[in-house]
Amino acid sequence: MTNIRDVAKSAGVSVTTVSRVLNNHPYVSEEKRKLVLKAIEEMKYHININAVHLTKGVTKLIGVVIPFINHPYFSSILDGIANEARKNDYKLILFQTDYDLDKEIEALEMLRMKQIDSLIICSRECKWSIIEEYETYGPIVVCEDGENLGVKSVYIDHYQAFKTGLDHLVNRGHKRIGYCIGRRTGKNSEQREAAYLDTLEKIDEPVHEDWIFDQAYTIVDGEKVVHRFMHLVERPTALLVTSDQVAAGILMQCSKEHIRIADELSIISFDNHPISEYLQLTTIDLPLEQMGKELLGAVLKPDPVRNRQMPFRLIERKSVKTL
Amino acid sequence: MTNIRDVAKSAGVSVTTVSRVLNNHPYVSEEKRKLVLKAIEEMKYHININAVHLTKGVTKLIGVVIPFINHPYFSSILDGIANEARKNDYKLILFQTDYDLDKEIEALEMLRMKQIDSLIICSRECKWSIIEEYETYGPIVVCEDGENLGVKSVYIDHYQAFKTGLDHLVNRGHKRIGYCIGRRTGKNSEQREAAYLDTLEKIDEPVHEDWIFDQAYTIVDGEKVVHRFMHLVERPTALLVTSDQVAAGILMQCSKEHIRIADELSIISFDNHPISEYLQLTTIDLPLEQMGKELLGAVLKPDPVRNRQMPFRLIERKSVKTL
DNA sequence: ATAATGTATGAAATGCGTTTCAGAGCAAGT
DNA sequence: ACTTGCTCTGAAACGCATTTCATACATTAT
Repeated sequence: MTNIRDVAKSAGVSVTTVSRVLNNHPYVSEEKRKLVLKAIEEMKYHININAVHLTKGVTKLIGVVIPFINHPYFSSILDGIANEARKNDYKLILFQTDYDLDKEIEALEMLRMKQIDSLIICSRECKWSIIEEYETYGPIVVCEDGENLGVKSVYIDHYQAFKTGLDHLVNRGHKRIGYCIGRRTGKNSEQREAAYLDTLEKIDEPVHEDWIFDQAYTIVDGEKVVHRFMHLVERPTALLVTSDQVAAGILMQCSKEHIRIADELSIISFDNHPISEYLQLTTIDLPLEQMGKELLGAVLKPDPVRNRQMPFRLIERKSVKTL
Repeated sequence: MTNIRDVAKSAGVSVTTVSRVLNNHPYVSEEKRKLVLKAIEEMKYHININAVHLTKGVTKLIGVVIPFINHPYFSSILDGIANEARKNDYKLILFQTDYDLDKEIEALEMLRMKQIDSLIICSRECKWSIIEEYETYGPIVVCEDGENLGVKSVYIDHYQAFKTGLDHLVNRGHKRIGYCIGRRTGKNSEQREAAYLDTLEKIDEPVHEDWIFDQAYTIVDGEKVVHRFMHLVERPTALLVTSDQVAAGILMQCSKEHIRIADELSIISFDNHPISEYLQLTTIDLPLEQMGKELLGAVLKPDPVRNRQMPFRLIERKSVKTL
């Protein structure tokens, strides 16, 4: 492999000058610039980026910790991150964790070893304290309320978003409300549960553990949910569903089982993916791509704003009946 | 930042010895190993991976060129790649191209600059000759019939897969057959079109340009397809649909429009995602995760097998009517 | 007893580009 | 005429770990 020194020799200049040409520094005469360019061309020289990384101490690589890519919620965020990364000439390195702690630590370690300049954690399994510890090695942004804990965050207030959905249902006369969620653990899930419990308490309704349907991630999970729903002795009149996909699955299965949406079961979903408009689902729009964009922005600029909250809004369509 | 030299000094050994400890080389006495480990611990030393990359000339990073992540076909492949990468201790760097040629070239350039050890191209826009040219810099595998052109490939024979679907329909008495596809261009699409044209010719049927529905990527695109279908003067009796998602969308829209699936419109989809089983779609199973796994394998091992063809199989369910 | 192996260790070279510093040449400012 | 201040250039240091080579000692084989 030819290197910068070979080029310098061949062009009859110093390596410094070649480096200047390579980096578009001013203070290179047109004459020498041409000589260098010619030598580069002739020798088919190509920079060894790893040497650049070593000397500069940065890689223009950003790590993204994500539990799975195969899920619209996360792939929307990832999409936002990726588009913004491209604009800023950064590349992404993917850590698909499946919520495996070791994988998360691995990502953090890469920050320490300087393989990545910064890290975006879309969903975490590890403790705040660990993340804080690693923050000395580079910017970290978490996609979750950081609570001024010292770690930057760009997040949706899932408590309020859930509350908004619940209040909407309550205002429409619903009291018997359940919800569907991916996992029960994790900060976002806890916030939603809190909103749920608080609302039930406010309207003086008892908690039905079996109205909380978990492990609902994909469109096909809608089937399970509806089956469980059908076997309930007491049924809720409304369901908050944390993803449009699952809601779509519920709609399909309800249609099979001749359960009329809205009439027999009201639904509010989350995300506002195109499918929710298509199905006329009342949904809570979450600006996921935008959040991805902000996540990347937060990691890039040394903005002192540590906690950036994203807005959400309820979009009324046709899946909620007024009782 | 403390470096290997600082550690060596502090431990009272040479940098070579520290390097040996770091890399678990034999020929280090237990006594010195302990000294080194202690110094590393005390000084909070962490290796600078970029220096390793520079000296070793490899990064354990594999590039993945993919048009979009937000699509089940590609995210399934990516999933397969990611899982296998993890097993082999490789990381992935993502090039979401949106079929933008420049982005593809950028990925190839990173191979040349040694930022990545090898490259997996899930769908390409650029010419074979360009890819071949870059192959001198590292292994490249393309997810498409390489036709012994010198570039490694792991692929599905989309001509045969499409043919299998078409033959199934023909055997069930269908003659008026259309299809749905993402884009019309690209090798895979051309192969499918060829299979389509060949089949029509064999059964002596004319080609209806308006029975070819393109720009069908997602579940919501099913709506457009069905609209176009309904406005046809002459309608096909069956549709081959290149993705389960689009097929699901078609089913939903047909249900709205009271078009009976199978009875009025037979459908064979592709991929065999869970949703197709749920909807009882006759589908052609494509081993996408497995293909991802093989793609990574192909890029890793210097196996001389250049073209690896993946099997597919038709799964009969309930979306095809026998005429 | 002597040659041949194996174990253990470190100095120095290597991979390669960037950056600092010093210096030369030349034009503008006083 | 003399100081400033650019523009341009290159030598050398720097970032950091790996690898080669040489050396020393301890075993084992002949």
